[in-house]
Amino acid sequence: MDEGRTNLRWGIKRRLEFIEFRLFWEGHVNRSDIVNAFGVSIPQASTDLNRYLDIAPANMAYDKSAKAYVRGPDFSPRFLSPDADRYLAQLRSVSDGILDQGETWIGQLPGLGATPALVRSVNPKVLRAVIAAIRRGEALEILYQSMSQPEPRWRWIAPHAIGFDGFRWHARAHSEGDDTFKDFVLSRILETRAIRPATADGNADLDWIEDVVLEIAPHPGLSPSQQRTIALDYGMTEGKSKVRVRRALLYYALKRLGLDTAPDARRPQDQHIVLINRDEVDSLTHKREESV
Amino acid sequence: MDEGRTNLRWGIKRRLEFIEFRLFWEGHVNRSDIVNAFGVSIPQASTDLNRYLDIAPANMAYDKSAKAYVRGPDFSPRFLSPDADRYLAQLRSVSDGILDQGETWIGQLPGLGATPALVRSVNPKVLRAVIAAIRRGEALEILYQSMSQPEPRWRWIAPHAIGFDGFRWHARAHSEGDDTFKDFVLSRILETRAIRPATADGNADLDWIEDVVLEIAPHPGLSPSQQRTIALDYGMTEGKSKVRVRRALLYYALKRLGLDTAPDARRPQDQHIVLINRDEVDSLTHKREESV
DNA sequence: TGATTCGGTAAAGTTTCTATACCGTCACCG
DNA sequence: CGGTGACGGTATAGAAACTTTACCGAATCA
Repeated sequence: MDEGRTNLRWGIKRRLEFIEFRLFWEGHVNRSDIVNAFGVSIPQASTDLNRYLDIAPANMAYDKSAKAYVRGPDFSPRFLSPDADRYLAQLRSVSDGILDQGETWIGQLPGLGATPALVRSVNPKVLRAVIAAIRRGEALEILYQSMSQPEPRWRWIAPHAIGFDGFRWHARAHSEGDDTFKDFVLSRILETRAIRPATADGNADLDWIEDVVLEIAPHPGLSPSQQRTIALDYGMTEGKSKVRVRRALLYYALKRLGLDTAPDARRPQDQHIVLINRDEVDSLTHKREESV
Repeated sequence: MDEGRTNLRWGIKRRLEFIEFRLFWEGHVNRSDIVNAFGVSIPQASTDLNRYLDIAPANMAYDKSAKAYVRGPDFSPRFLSPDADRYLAQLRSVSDGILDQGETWIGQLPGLGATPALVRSVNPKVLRAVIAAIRRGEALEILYQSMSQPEPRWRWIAPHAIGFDGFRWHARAHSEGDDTFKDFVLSRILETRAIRPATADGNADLDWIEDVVLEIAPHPGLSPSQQRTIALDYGMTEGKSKVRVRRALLYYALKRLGLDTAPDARRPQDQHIVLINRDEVDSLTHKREESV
């Protein structure tokens, strides 16, 4: 049933996807929408709309008084599967200033609010140098402002992965000075200099490779119905859910989930969730995992 | 100096941007890269590369032994400004399963790790209904699982904005039952039903419209050099930074920044930052702002 | 009523793109 | 050392996409 649709040219396929995106999310689409989004001519936009009608006649109908094509009652997408998380991720990028509205396909943005991101942005050339070192398996000399030393210092690292702790981005890297694997906060890398062949293999970074499973449950101090709501929020089945996290990120994951403080630091209705297998998890946290 | 570049067709411009993206981030680009990303023919990819060379001869040169075009030493982008935050946001989306690698322009993904997102995803049709109600200024009947009641219940809301608390997405809405503005967690909306004309004006939602300014500083329990590092992380000037947040999101912002607990709930080196103007902020928090 | 703004169509001409064919260079490998 | 494959390039013909221009109809609104 999908014959003919795969060998459309890339640009046309994008425009048909756009038509479908607008139909799903906004319920209507116009020639001028297509003209604005892609800079094609009006007759071309007409052609696209008719091409879409050819392919999926039930998905769209022209509404004379709305002066637009509207979504049909039996709309079923052919070019994309509507994804709320993706839509919301775009909203967030717009809110964070990462994307312009024009770069999304969202026609009319709803009012938006988000908790501020707060972190300093990463220098693109620094990021590029780190990514390149990872890709080529090289060691990289960086000017790094560490927590423990007052002045930034040049040091060699051999990065093998990129990590996100919920706030900041890290290079997961072998640190030459002390022969260990650590997290280097990307925004603390002020400059990069030389490169040389790798010094260590990322596969030796067991804290990165091995996982911990966190078992999460609603806070027992909540009423049964509150617990059920929390279970719904977190998609728990049988009152708990399991989350897999790299051991190296465990410290951050607990912090981000609010599970790093004493159980009574917050009221149950603020805390929401508890860690069931804390003993097991704690036994892995003897070594404090913090970025340098 | 940018003559002729604006009236290129949309698809061609995308491909030239792609060439530039790859040059900046990976340092090289190929005919086959373009063929794989856009499904064009090999001669077309040749044409594109030569067109790019025409426009920016200094940015690219063919390296015979690498069998690819490589970034020139004086590379200066013409079609996009390299943005690390955007690159990283894409990495995160890939890590969260929101994007496929093929949908990004990143050629070779670095190893990736992130703290898990953990929240249940939002139903696209529910989101669509909420967005539509916001756009059209309508009230919407929703089946909502609240914290306070054991069973989900049908209720009317008049949403006027979408909010993100760092974990979950909300509809900011006027609640008909009690004539107040509240946050409704989108994943707790199980179904939507009727719509009717708006009942309240979003402009009356003062907690949403009015802002609070949080003044953040490094934790005083840290050593001076540690404080300086934290100041760097958060882009602070003169030892502090100000963050503006909607009053309705204040509760979540404090929680997300780890500023919702007693000052001694964490060690300084775990806490990192403190809120300087807590008194001022607390005076606004007497009304506990939590989603229903 | 007339202007505007949607929608549509058609024809001619330009640009883009594919398919095909053929060539050159470099690195690798038997 | 020569063959092979994977890059790069070019040229041509023909198809497809797209623009420009022109003109039409229906609905809405002042």
